[in-house]
Amino acid sequence: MQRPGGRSARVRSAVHTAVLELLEARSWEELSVPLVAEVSGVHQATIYRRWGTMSALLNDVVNEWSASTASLPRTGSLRDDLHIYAAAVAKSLRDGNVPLILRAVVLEIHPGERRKASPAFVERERQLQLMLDQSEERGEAVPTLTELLELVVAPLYFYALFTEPRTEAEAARLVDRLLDIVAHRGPDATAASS
Amino acid sequence: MQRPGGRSARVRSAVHTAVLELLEARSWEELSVPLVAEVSGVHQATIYRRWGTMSALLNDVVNEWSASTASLPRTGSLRDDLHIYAAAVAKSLRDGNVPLILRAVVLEIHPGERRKASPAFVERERQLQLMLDQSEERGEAVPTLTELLELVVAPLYFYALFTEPRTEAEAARLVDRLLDIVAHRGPDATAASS
DNA sequence: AAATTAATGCAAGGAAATTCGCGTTATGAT
DNA sequence: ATCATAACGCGAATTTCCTTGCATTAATTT
Repeated sequence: MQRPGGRSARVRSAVHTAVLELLEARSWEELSVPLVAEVSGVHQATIYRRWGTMSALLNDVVNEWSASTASLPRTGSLRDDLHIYAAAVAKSLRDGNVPLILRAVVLEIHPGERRKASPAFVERERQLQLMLDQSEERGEAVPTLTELLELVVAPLYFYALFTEPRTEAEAARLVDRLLDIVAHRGPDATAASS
Repeated sequence: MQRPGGRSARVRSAVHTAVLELLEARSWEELSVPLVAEVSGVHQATIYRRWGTMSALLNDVVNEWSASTASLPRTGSLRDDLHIYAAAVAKSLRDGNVPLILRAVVLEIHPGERRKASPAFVERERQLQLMLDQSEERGEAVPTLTELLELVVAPLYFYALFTEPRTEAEAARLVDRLLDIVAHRGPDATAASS
């Protein structure tokens, strides 16, 4: 795109909005370029020329969405930060984003290729690592990024995908267990009492 | 299907085989009923009549596949049982099944509807619960099914979906951590520490 | 503000997917 | 063995999806 301004931006926005709308309203099997064209008011040919396929369009939408996620909290207490973060994850998984994420992941899977983590995911991990590092500098007992992902994020995604999205309260429970484990392990850990 | 025998069974088998073949060989965007028809040697119209849509067909394939998973181990030691189970999960997630599962899950997600766990999943949970119950009768310190799912299964799926499938060794690590947590909590009591 | 040319809209044409009617096969019942 | 009919194969009709060439609009440059 050599002319990103004005009209092109409007078209892009209209199409993205239409896709998000349709993802919430209809089943994914009905999702098609002609439908998006109709809902967005943008001509089919334009969509085909700019995105090529529905897959590419979905990926574009997902990237836009995940880039716009709010930045992580900095309350000064790791426990609070994690509670806020976990609650945010749980909430987002309840709000129609799961199908989006899933589809993007599915679309990324090509037979021979080795899968790579999405850019948005890498960035999110970087932010989390930063949160942990800052906490450690404050002298708190800190879990590793791996532990955070395995004990908090993974269960939330797992539930959202295979059973039912969890509430913020459940997310809080996961965080508390993580911190319990960390506390048990640390011999002289400075307990993070608020 | 009022006549499941003979020819119908052969058709079903041929179609399933073709789908699995195509899932491994081509990207999912190329997957289509006409293609499956060509590869399987079964006529398009037959596939459309029996399954209706590609989604339904994929679901059928997944159900067949997950019903055929091996039963759980019974070594007499919970730790060994869990190690074997976790290794089996890790292995299956590395062998081209992930795309299958993913697709089926995605296809199951319809906007308004409340999602329900797949029959295969429910059955698997029942078996796991049984494993835990038997272990408890032997007087071992036992995690809950929820803990098992959250601390072992969820991370394995999470990694497989969003980054890279884990090795059996990693799976073993998850199991060990789970048992560590259980041991720390107390050997015999089913105390619920919130 | 005039010129240049991306980017879009439009409409037609081709390709693929899906459905339908009908004849044929072979399963399960008598 | 015979019968009734479920399930399939076949080809055509229909619908939907995708592409292409050309005209039009408007973003960017000078």
